[in-house]
Amino acid sequence: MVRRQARATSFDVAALAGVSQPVVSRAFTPNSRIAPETRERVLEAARKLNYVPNSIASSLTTKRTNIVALILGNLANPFYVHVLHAFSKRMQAEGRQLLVFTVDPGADSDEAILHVLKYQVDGVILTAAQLSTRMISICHDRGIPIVLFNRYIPGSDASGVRCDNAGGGRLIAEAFLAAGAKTFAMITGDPKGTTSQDRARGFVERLLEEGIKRSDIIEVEGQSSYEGAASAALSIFKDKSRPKPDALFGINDIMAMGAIDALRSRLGLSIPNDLMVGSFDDIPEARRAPYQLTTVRQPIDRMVEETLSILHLDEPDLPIERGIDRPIQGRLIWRNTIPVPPAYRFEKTDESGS
Amino acid sequence: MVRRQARATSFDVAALAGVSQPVVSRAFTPNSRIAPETRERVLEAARKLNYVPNSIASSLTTKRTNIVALILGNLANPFYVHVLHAFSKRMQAEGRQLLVFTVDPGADSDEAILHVLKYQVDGVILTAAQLSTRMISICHDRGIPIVLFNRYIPGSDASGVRCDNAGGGRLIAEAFLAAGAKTFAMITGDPKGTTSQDRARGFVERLLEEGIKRSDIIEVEGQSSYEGAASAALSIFKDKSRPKPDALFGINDIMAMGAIDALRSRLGLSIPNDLMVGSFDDIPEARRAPYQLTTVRQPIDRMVEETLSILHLDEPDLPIERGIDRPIQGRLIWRNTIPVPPAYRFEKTDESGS
DNA sequence: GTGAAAGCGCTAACAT
DNA sequence: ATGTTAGCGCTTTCAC
Repeated sequence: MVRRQARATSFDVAALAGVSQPVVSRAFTPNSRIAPETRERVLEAARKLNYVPNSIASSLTTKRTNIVALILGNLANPFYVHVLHAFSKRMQAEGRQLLVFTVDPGADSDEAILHVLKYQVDGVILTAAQLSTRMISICHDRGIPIVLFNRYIPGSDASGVRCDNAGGGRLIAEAFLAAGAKTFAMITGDPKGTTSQDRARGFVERLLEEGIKRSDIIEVEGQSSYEGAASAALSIFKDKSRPKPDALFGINDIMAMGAIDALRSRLGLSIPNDLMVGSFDDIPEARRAPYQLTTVRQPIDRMVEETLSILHLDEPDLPIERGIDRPIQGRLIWRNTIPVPPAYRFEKTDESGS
Repeated sequence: MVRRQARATSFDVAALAGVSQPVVSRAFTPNSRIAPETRERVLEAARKLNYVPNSIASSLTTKRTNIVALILGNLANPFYVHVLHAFSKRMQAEGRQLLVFTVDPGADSDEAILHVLKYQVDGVILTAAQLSTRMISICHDRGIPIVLFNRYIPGSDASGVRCDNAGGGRLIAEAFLAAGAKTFAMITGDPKGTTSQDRARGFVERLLEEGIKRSDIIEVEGQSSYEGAASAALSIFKDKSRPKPDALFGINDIMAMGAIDALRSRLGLSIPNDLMVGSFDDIPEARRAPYQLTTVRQPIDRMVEETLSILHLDEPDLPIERGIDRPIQGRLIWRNTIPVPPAYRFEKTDESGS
């Protein structure tokens, strides 16, 4: 019994059904001109032969593969797992497939894109780090739309969908201030990434407005990871030269979790009594009992919708939408890592909506 | 500026390089008969035109797409995220791509397979739940190898790679016994899945050997999720009709984490003083400070290798390997959720190897 | 509503 | 080493 057995083709089905081959094609194409009874006969023959249309072959003429590339950077951050899941469900529902690439965090995606192009994907969604503007032009020139998810390249032709990161950073600062924090620290992620920069910028801006000096806001890099944030947090509290902060902004949830775990287990700190913590993303893990993070929720579903609307996969003939930067408002979810000031008390309804 | 711009084809490149079209094909095919200087000239022309070979078109003749389908069930369990990552890296390294499908946990994968077949994938890796044997034959008949990852269908034609789950269950039982546990409970996952069944079976078997009565081992379903395990754990400890267990086996790490978080936060239990906990998988989260799980490590890398060797994507002409069940030994990782008995003390070297 | 013919972009066989 | 020819399985005109 040897592999590479003959697969039934539309010709086989046509022969069995007693029709010409194009009729088989029509039988599998919705809204095509074919008599209902003919279609039924063809489908019956197809069933008998276990015939499955070859979409590789049809792509050759239609110039559509119904494949969308998703380039992922940091799977160690559950946020991107949820992004993957959201896109996957959405794509499958519309009969498209996801070709998934993983790129090492920090590495550039140019090579991934090159591989993607070979497969004539209908669109590219990129969540990973660096991408040269040359690659963006190459995609655009070939008619392949590309959307950056949760990042943007200022002044470039690439379109992007993201959370309003600066605004979210302000929300956390606001919450800290309302809870009476006086001294601040933040653990940032990829220093080259706009996402981390923007969140930090919004956070700092709001504090500066309150008259807090920039030099009094401690800033340590946490390499966008649980482990990186854990050691960053310890370094902040072990630094004898500076006063201890009473509020810590973790640039994302997974880093806040790393910081909290380290500070509790190594230094015995209690959250929020010894230190309040705010973060960003609202991944499902954020609501688990040990964390109960007060965080800014990224509205993934809406971001996915926006991404798809920019890609407009259903209207391939429309021009590619270039240079769009679509920031979407995040929402502060009050949980337990920042004491809720009396004025906000009524807002602490956290597990609803998105 | 209109989309669907002409992409350069091998004819365009041929014309620019002053050669015939097949020569372009050869220039992009390693080990093909072409003069080095001709190849260079062609590649130069290709570069000028941003030419990228169309693998969709080449698949039509070669009958190889270099696409492998990965069907994922439960992305909420980080174990499968790591599986995805491992396969993705491995596939990319050999120039193959992953077409990812997500299937709701519990749902069957037949429809996913049908979609997969349209794309003429070179192989299928399935981590999700149910799959009819009919689908397996359809794949096999078309020459598409399929491997079940971390599951198997007894007596079927499908091949599978998995951890030695029963053996792992025994390891946990053994550890509990060595630590002096007397009363036991387990939180199981999908009751229809062999993985959960086997782990539980091995666990119970070992306890029975010690003369413990089956009816004295509490068993509650935890729906394979963090949340499900959390409520399962609470139900065990709220049941006044039975004695409290002093050892709890979580069928996987994520469920053990859910159980631990619930028991600590809701009932104030201390691990391992009030209750020892053992589990399975050794996901990276298992070593985090709040958990420090004693667990059975699944050797993902070896399992991935075995999967690929069964698929033998490089030798498509070999017959498909059917009905293989390849169990791979797991290894007990001692951390802090089971007190280490003196005799084992030296073994507590956990963060090495796989 | 159906069939005949051409062609998508490439690789494989053969001829030179 | 290179060119010529055919054909992978489908969709798309265009006749009928």
